[in-house]
Amino acid sequence: MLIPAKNAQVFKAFCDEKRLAILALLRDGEQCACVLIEQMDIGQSALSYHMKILCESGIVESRQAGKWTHYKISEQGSKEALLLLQAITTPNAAAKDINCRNQ
Amino acid sequence: MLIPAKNAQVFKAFCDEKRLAILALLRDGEQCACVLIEQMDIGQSALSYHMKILCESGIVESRQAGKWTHYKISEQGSKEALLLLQAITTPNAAAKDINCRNQ
DNA sequence: GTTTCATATTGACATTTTTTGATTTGGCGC
DNA sequence: GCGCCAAATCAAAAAATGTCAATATGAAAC
Repeated sequence: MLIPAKNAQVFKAFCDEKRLAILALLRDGEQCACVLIEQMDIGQSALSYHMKILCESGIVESRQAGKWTHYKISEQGSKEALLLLQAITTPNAAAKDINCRNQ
Repeated sequence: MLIPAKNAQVFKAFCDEKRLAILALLRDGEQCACVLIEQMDIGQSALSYHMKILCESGIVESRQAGKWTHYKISEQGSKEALLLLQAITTPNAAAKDINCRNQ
C-alpha cells in the first residue's frame, strides 16, 4: 500500500509528455514499435528507452512476434494504477482536520 | 482530454518518492510546513520546492495562516487526476486489436 | 518602525533522466 | 553457416530535476 519506490515507478509512466503521447497511440490498440517510431518523430533507441519505462511501470505490456515487438496498454496494470492513485489521495479514516497548534 | 504537457504536470506529483512520502503524511489531514520538515528529514528549501510541485499539480492545496503555511490533499484535484488516469488508460471505443501488418 | 520567525526564492552544484549514435542481440530467410 | 532486419543495450553528451546554503519576502510581535 505504501512502498514509495515501487509506487513512484508506476507513475513514471505518466509524468513525461512523450510517454503520454505513446500511451495516446496505444489507446487505438496494440502497436508495433516501428509504427510508434514513425508516428512519434523520435529515435529508435529513445523509443526503446521509453517503452522500457512504460513496461516496468506495468501500464504497458509487450508481445514478441518474430523480430517485431508489439505493445499495448495493460488492463491489469491500469486497474492497479487507478487503485493506487485512489489509495494515495484518499485521507485516512481517522484523519484530523488540523494537526498543527499554529492555527 | 489530451494535452500532454498539462497532464504530465499532474502526475509529477506521484513520480517522486519524497512527494509520495509527503502525500502519505497529508493523508492524516492538513499539515503545516514545519511539521512536514521535521517528519521528512529534508531541508526547508527542498520541502518548499516539492510543495510547489505538489500545488502546481493540483493534488495539494495550501492555506496561509499568518506566517504559517498549511497543506492538504485537494479533493477536487484528486478526483480530476483519477478521471484523467482513467481517460489515459482506457482504449478508444473503435480500437482495433492489431494495427500492424507484421503479425 | 524594527526585530523575529516561517516560508519562498535564488544561484551553484550534484544527481538523475533523456537523447543520440554506435554496437549488440536475436529472429528469420537464404 | 551468412546476411538482413527490428529492437535492445551501451557509452557519452545534453537536458531536466533535486539539493544546499544564502538571501529575500511577508506577517506578527514588539
